[in-house]
Amino acid sequence: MLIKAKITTLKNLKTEIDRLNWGILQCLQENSRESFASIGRKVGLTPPAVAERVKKMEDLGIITGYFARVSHAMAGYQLKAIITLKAFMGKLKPFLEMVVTLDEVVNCYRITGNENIIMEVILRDQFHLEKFIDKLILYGETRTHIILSDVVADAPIKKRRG
Amino acid sequence: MLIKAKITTLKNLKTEIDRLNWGILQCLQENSRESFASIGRKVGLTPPAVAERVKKMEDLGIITGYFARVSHAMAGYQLKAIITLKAFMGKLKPFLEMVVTLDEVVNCYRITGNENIIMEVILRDQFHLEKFIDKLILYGETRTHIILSDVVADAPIKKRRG
DNA sequence: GATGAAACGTTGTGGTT
DNA sequence: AACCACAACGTTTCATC
Repeated sequence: MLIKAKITTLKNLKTEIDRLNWGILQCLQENSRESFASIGRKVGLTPPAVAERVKKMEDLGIITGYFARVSHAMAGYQLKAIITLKAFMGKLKPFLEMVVTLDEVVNCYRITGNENIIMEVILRDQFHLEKFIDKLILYGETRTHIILSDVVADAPIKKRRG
Repeated sequence: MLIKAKITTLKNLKTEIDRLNWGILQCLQENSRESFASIGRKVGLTPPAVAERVKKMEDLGIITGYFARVSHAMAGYQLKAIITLKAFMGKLKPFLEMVVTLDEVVNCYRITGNENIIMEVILRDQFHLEKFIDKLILYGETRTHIILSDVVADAPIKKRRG
């Protein structure tokens, strides 16, 4: 039964999320502090059933964490910026080790294209930005874009169509 | 006492976050489902005191929400990309209205510089990416960078150094 | 998955500094 | 104004089916 085994494996890899789990995910993406009892009432399950499904989704890596979002501005960071970096020869690896230590970096990705790195950073003011860029220019050529406003911010993931 | 009034106003605007609240924020940024009782044990407060402080931080807009993070790949989106858009004349406003309806867009910012918009998007595969870009080119000139890996992902905000 | 009971957490009142 | 103590209520977590 090689074919059947293969199908099972593919199913496991794809980890299909059923209708009820999408309901649970929708709730938790909107408010991760909602109780399992309250979610259960919405999706039509008892609290232990919700708890079990959530635990399974955590174990499978579907749910990767629960976090509170803190206002940057309220925490004293009035400026947000996108900075790209084109690393100098031999400087990408040292940069990758250094960047994880920087409090200002909220997100950092390796990307394809002319630049190697794109970062989302939070800063107190323009003086802070200037000092921050001074650190980066040891590793590569930077380009800075100030964020003027958020159009979409951490939108929840929806069931893919198809 | 105009001066004193002004100082009070500035203090309110800055909404200073004390040591205990930073402790609470650190907990909730790591695991927003942690109970107030458990947080209280860590920071040295009773559950009602934690609840009261959290409520106040929500009301002040310091805490802006609680969210579960869902794995893009596990939800069927195998590709992540950064796309910038340089809007055609008169096409920025229509774009801003349209972009909030797109399921693929996780984050979208208005930025300074040659491009007007930068987006973080999730996609099923390269065919999905192709179809997605086709929608954008009605509004402006795009540049696409595939995300190869996450170096820093949604890092918690830390107390700014005075 | 459901049920029911025990452990745990949350929330409101009242009292202290 | 911020916190604690206590009690009522809701939630989670087991066992069992």
